[in-house]
Amino acid sequence: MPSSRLDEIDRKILAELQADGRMTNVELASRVGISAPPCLRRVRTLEEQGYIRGYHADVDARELGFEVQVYAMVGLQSQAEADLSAFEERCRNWPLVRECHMLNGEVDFILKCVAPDLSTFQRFLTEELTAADNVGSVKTSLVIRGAKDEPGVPFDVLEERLNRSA
Amino acid sequence: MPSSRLDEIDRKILAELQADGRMTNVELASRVGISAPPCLRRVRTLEEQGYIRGYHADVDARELGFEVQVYAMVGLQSQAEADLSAFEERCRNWPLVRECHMLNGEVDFILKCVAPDLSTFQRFLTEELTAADNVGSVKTSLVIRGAKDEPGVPFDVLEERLNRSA
DNA sequence: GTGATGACGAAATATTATTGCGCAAGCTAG
DNA sequence: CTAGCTTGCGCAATAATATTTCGTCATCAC
Repeated sequence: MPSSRLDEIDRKILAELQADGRMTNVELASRVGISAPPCLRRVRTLEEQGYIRGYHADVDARELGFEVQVYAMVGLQSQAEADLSAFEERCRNWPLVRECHMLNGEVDFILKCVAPDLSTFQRFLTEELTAADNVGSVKTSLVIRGAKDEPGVPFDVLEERLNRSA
Repeated sequence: MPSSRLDEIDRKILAELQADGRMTNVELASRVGISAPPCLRRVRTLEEQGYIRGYHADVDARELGFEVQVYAMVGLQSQAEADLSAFEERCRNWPLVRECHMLNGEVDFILKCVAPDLSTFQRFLTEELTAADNVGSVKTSLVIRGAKDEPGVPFDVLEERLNRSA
């Protein structure tokens, strides 16, 4: 089992690759202040240890014709673990559902959905989601516009925190 | 102005890079069935035209100590455009807020937040978010667990749709 | 001390990215 | 129908990167 705690260089690597996942290893190495070979070794290790789950191009959904984005709040009738899992599995199989998170509070799940147009979404909503087994309530909200969309880790907060405890 | 409609190869490129943003151009070219140089030219064009907004490593926030993820539903007191914009700008400056989307319906905004622990989030919630100018109501829900998290475009749906209209 | 361990970096090699052409297909005007 | 233009492909050469190899140094346990 690897010791696995990260040093400052590892954190810099993660921050840089989160900001630009296609940066060359040479550029990355120079930014974090070491030479290319150890830098690449660190990246591989971070990938293997799961700190980096993958790399993805950020594709503009609207440009591709997915004009509609919706958040759906879903309440189930039964919250037994088997029923929760079953619903999660169904979400994984619905391509229009891009995210599904289980929440505490009045609502059981929040879903982020996309669709080419409203009628496609409405059809999905009425024929699939609302109609699905064990689904009690569904409340949807259209996304009017996005103001910030930077999933990931706020590395500046992380560094502050480490400096304080140091 | 570029003609800008995408052909099947472009869509395949986008799908592949969305799935693996660090794929080499050689590998990508072979997957989409053309040679490397035109493939690279297409990628550059897609970037320039905004179909690809960027590339990002998907970093595991929990592994880095951000144990808490929260959705916050925010209602404002005034929905005048200037006030909406002001709130959005504030969200962009809060590092714990990773996403901010304006919604229709009862709630004005949904925010996705992360924090190292509950007390850090509570402090942010009470001292920053709830206390901010023009903020009326805030309801928060902790993410218990994530079941699906694949932001992006469902290219299979897109292809189906194009085949139908063809 | 001294041998084991881990990580670095220079140098060599293997892969990729990128550039520079030439060619062919599709279009258009005459 | 055909010259001339446009667009996009791919080969081949070149420039950059990635990756491997290996020698060195610091640390640490004994």
